[in-house]
Amino acid sequence: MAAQSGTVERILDTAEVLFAEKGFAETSLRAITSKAGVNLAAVNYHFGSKEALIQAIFERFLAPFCAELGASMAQLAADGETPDLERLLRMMSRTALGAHGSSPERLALFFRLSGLAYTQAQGHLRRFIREQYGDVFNRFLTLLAKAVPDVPPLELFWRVHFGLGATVFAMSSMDSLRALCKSDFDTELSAADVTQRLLPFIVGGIRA
Amino acid sequence: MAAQSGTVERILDTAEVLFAEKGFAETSLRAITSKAGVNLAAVNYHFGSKEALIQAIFERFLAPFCAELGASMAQLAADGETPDLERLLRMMSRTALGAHGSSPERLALFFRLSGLAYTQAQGHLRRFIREQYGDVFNRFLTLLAKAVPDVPPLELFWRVHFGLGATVFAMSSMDSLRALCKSDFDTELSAADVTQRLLPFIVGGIRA
DNA sequence: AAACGTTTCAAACATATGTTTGCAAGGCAT
DNA sequence: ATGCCTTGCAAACATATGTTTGAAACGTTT
Repeated sequence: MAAQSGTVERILDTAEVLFAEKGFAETSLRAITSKAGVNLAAVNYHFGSKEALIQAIFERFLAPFCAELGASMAQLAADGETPDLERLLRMMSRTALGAHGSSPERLALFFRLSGLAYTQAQGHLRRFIREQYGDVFNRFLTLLAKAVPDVPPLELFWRVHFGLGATVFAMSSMDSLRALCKSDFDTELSAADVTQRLLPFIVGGIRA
Repeated sequence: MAAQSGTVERILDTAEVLFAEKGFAETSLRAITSKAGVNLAAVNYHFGSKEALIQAIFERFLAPFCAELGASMAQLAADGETPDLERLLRMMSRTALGAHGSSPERLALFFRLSGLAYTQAQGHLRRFIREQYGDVFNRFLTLLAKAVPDVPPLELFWRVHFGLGATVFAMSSMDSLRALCKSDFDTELSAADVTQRLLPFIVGGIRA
C-alpha cells in the first residue's frame, strides 16, 4: 500500500489552517486542495466527505492530547499527590502544548477550531467529540472537584465551562486581540504570554 | 412610502434567530425568506445584500444597547458615584437586558451572534462594530480601570476580554450546557440563573 | 380616475460547491 | 512481464446559493 507522497498529511495540514482562518463552511475543498497541491478528488477519495475530513482533523488533534492527558493523570494518581487547582490547570496546559509539538501557535489553532466546533456545526462534530473523548474530560473534572472542595459541584461545573469559554475565545481571537493590545498599549505579547495571563484569571474565577 | 406589512422587521426577526442557530454562511436567504413568509428578492431589495442584512441585525442590537449604556454611564458620572467593579458589571448586564425587551433569551441570542461575529466573518462585521460602537466600549473600559486601580491597565485589558470570552461562550452554548447540566446534576437552570453565576466568576477573575 | 413611486413576486442568471466518474499512472506480488 | 490493487487526475454532475430582472399589485397623490 501507501505510495506515500504524503497526500493525506498535506490535506490535513492545509485544511486545519484554512478552517481555523475562515471557518468550515467558508473554506471550500477547492481552496484546500489547490493550496495543498493535490487533486480536488483526493479529499473525497481519502476521507469520504468534507465532514469526515473535519472529524479527521479533530481526531488528529484530540487523540494524542487525550492520551497524554490520561497518562499525566495516571501518573498523578500513582504519585498520590494532592491535586492543587493551579497545578492541575498548569498540567493541562503543559499537556495540551506538548501534544502538538510544543508550538503555542498550533495550540491556539486547536482552540480556535474547538471554538468553531462549538459555535458552528452544532451537530455532528460536538457529538463526535463528546462520544470519543468525553470520559477523559470527565476524569479531569472530578480531579478538579477534589482540588476545590469548597466549591459545590454544580457551581464548579459552570465555572469550568466559563473558564473554557475564556480560553477558547482568547485563543480564537488571539491575533486580533494581540493587534489591539499592540495599538492600545504599544506592547507586543506572544501567544505564550497570553496563555500565562489566562491562567490566573481562570483560577481566580473558579475560586471566586 | 411604507406599505408597512412589516416585511423588513419580519426579515430581521427571522434572520437573527436563524443566524444564531446555524451561523451566517450556513443560513441561506431562501431559508430566511421562506420562514419569514416573504419573497426571496425582498432581502436584496430592502437591504441590498446578505452582508448588509447581517450588519443591519447588529445595528438593531447595538444601537439601543450602546445608547442605554451611554446614558447609564452618564448618570453614574453625574451622581459622582465611586465606580465599584461588581456594580459596574451588574449595570452593564442590566443595561444589556433592558435594551432588548428584558428577555434573557434574546440577550443570549445577541451574545451568540457576537460570538459568531468574532469567530466567523473576520472581516466586515468586526470592523463595522468597532468603528460604529468602539468608543462606548472604551469609555466603559476606563470606568472599569478606575474600579480596579490595583490591576495594571494591560492586565485589565486582557482580563476583561477573558471575561467577555467566558460570557460569549456561555451564551453561545447556553442551550447545550444547560442540557448537559440537567443530565449530569438533574438541575434545570434558566438563562438568568446562568448569567447570575457568570458574574462572580468574572469578578473573581478580574480581581484575581 | 389617472399617474406615479414603492413594494411584491415568480422566474431566470451566474456561479460556487461537494461529489462522482472513467481512465491513466504507479507500485507490488506472482 | 502480467495482473492487480492503490492512488492520482481531469472532467463532468447535480445542486444550492446570492443576486438580478421585468412585470404585476398596491397605495398615495394629483
